Amino acid sequence: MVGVKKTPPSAAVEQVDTRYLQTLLGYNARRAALSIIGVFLERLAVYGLKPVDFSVMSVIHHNPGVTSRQLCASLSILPPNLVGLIQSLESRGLIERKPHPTDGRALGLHPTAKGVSLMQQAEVTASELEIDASSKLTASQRQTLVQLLQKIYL
Amino acid sequence: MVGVKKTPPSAAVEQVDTRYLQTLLGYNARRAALSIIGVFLERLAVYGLKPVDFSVMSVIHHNPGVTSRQLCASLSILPPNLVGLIQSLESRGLIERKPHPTDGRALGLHPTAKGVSLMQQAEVTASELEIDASSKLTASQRQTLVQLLQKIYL
DNA sequence: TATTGTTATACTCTATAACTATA
DNA sequence: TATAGTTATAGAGTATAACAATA
Repeated sequence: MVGVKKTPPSAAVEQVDTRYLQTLLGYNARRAALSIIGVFLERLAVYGLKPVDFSVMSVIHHNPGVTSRQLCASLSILPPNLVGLIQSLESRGLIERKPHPTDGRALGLHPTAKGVSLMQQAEVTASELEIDASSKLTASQRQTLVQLLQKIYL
Repeated sequence: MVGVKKTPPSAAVEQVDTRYLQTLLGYNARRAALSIIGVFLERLAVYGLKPVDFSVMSVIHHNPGVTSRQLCASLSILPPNLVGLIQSLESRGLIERKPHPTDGRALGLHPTAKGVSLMQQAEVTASELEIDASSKLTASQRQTLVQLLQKIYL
């Protein structure tokens, strides 16, 4: 067995080997998401928006009159957890709730002028930040990545 | 303005438009990660392993003698949050803590025979599950996806 | 003086049950 | 009977400060 290093029972680990985990899609997707979200938190703090707030505001921005139910379904948020978010956005004057035209139980969520203005800026910032957070990727690779990710969850 | 539908102020939203969010890498990465993790939770429940437990056990499995500090650094876990995980795995007889060969402050984490056996099976299950959770992707696309994701966080 | 592992603790996120008003 | 919005609450995940033992 010439040339074979015998590892003592309690040898110290010099460099941690994470090669197996790195073969897993879930692991890589989670790490990449957390990496981007970290940059997102920094850059969107000026707007007072965390990722969830941003997602909610973005859907309302592009779908004025959307209901809480629809929001929950499209963003996978549980109804009880949306209540506080909506109340917060409303008290900040970014959205307002109006009676639903056909369903008396529901309320339509509408962005205010202030909300629209904020989101126009926030969405530009978000799109820019994503490029910075994935600066090792070409535009083409970024597009490929988005398409492949959507094949998983859509 | 013939042919132009005027939308009433409070019209109901029929289908929620999430096309803007779908252009964002962070949004897609998070949704895809959560989708895979959902399948992970189901399939690895038989081993009593959640994603974090699995990651920790996998690193210990492939790096016998690794310290808590090294684990925290490689998996982005904060030291106080690792303590409970380690204690749980130890009390289940999956790992054991031995004195570190050179650093008296540290403890080396080692998988037991039971832990090795469990992880050999769990890693096979995890690798299989990932393919099922991304069944719309070819093997080649899956490989591309992993490579692109790693360019973001590594 | 710095680091490892740890405790205590707070904050956030996510999940479940149950209620009301309306469909 | 089912659904929209809500309340209360429990559980899981993540965060900071501070301490004892060792480097």
